[in-house]
Amino acid sequence: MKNNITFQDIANYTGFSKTTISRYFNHPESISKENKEKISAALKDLNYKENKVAKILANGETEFIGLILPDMYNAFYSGIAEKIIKTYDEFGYKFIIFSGSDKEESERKYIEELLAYKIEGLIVLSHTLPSMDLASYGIPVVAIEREDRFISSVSTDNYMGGIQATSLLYKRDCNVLINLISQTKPDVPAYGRVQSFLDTCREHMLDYRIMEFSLGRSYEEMADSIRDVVNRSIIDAFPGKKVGIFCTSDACALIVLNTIIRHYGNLPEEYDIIGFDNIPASLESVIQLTTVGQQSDVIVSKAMHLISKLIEKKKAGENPVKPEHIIVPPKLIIRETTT
Amino acid sequence: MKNNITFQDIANYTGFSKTTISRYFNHPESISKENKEKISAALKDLNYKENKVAKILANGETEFIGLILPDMYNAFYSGIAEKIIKTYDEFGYKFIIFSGSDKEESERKYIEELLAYKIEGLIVLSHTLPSMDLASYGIPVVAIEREDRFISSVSTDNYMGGIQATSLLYKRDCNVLINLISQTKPDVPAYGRVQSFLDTCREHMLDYRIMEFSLGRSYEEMADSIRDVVNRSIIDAFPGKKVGIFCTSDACALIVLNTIIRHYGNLPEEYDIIGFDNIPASLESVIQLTTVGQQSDVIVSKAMHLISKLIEKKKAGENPVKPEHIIVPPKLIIRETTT
DNA sequence: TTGTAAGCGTTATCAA
DNA sequence: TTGATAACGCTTACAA
Repeated sequence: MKNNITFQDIANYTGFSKTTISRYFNHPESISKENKEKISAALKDLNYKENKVAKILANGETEFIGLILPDMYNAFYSGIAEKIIKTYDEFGYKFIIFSGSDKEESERKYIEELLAYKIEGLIVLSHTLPSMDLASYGIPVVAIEREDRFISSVSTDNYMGGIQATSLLYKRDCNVLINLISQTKPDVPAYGRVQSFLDTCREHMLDYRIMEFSLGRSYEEMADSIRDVVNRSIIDAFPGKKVGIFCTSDACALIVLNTIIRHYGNLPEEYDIIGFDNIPASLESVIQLTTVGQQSDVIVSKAMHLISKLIEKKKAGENPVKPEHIIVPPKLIIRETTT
Repeated sequence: MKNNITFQDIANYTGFSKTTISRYFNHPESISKENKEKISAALKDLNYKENKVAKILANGETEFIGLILPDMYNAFYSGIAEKIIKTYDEFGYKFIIFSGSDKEESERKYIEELLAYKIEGLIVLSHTLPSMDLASYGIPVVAIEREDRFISSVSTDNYMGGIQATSLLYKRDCNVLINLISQTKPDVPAYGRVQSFLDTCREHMLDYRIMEFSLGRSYEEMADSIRDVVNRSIIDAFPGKKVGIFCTSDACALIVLNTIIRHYGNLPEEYDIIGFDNIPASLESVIQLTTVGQQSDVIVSKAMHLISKLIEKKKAGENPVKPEHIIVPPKLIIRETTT
């Protein structure tokens, strides 16, 4: 049995032309019911398998979207990736994924490769290339939680998240508020968390500190840096005071939490801890973490609708419009580290 | 400026035929240095971008591999996925990823879709379809840590891992050994963990129990089920005895650990806990988890070499050979839950 | 070392 | 409602 059946084979088998076979798939309404059944039977008889590569070449629609992630170790990213991939059932797009391109050069190479496969759009979570460069490729691009000046984007309302976290610490009578962050540039959405922390602290005339840790080149390096900050600058540094620690991510907050527990044997009442993201692990720790949750299902849904719209517009020949920035509100989730 | 430059355009520009342009890319040795430079210049002048879709249609090589995962929440899977994607730099394959197809029907649909894109091979971690079905698609398939009777595979030596874990508990003078598992069929590699637990316990005439929890439909359901087992059947169930708990995964072990810590305020000396996988979180817990580590970098490397080989063989027209099963030894990592 | 021409498996245009 | 025929952009004999 021939293993690669084409429209021509079906045409020969049924006596139609291959044009009619193509129409059976793309414009079935223009074929008589009777002939439709004939073709349908032939398809089964010969065990036809569609060839999208040929289809793409002919009509230009790949149904591919490129996806570029910073990494997949971070549960926030792999959670987003999982949800994006799952939109296949609703949107039909397939995703070609690249991850971990921290060098501009290699990220450009990845994009060239994606372009060679005629992706219809690109979703970017990595921070490697400036949005101006991404915009220059001339395909629809949607950024998620990254610098987005020249491209459309979906991001959490980081500023509001920072207010929620800081206000909670303030209401819980913390005397010293610490914002524990990695270095963040002002054009990144996450900077809103710092900005609102500062604004809120100043508004209420609170005693606050910004402390920085380094991301390092691996999880372990980051963890070491955070432990170091906690042991050197937080523990025993504020005797008699209640300390509220707002961490830039759950990953960071969990390390802070564990470091404190290892020091005291438990989480003393004089410490409050809040994370950001609401990754699954924030629920798995010994003491469940209070966190500002990113609604990643909403983010993904908005991002997919947005990129679909951009792709449709491009197909319709519309000129690239002004970038659209969608903001998703965060959800403060109060658990045991602020109780 | 024309935005879609083809070989024909380069040919017109340089005065060569498009065949020569093609050769510039695929058989550069057959072109004079001088003409190579001419073509190279034209490519830049016209800003040529390659079109792999057309290339695929002409030569049949997509450089696509399909990847099917059970999910990406489990850090073991997302870790494997990350490492597989990163092999792009070494192997050049691009990956079209599907995830979370727990129904046979939808997994078949995913595979049909992958086939329509002319993937050259398939890597499967999901347990949804029996290997017989996967083998029937007639493309190279490599399974990772799943039932693999009719397809090639790479798996951890689960039996050895079970021996390592059980022996450690035995050496540490545990009086009662518990193997905490989810329901596992004998044809799945992970069954080896149970088998060796049983064999080792019987060999040393130890007091042992197998306890089952249910995976549920989400992380939370699984966690509830595990907590339930721990609270009802482990804590206070063996007074005066030292209890060794060998969990089927780190995810499970971490929940056990946290449940015990929440009960006692710490991890009492009469409990030893061992996990399996060595996911990053096993290092992040308050008390670091002893675990049987899967060498996922080795697994991925072996899997990629294996599937490349299968793809090459298929191209060379060789008949499908007997499935090849590669076993990767685990690494016992002793940390604080057995100290 | 280069060119001609046929082909890969679809879709799109026009005509009937 | 159907069919010829020409794309789509590249590769690959075969010929020169």
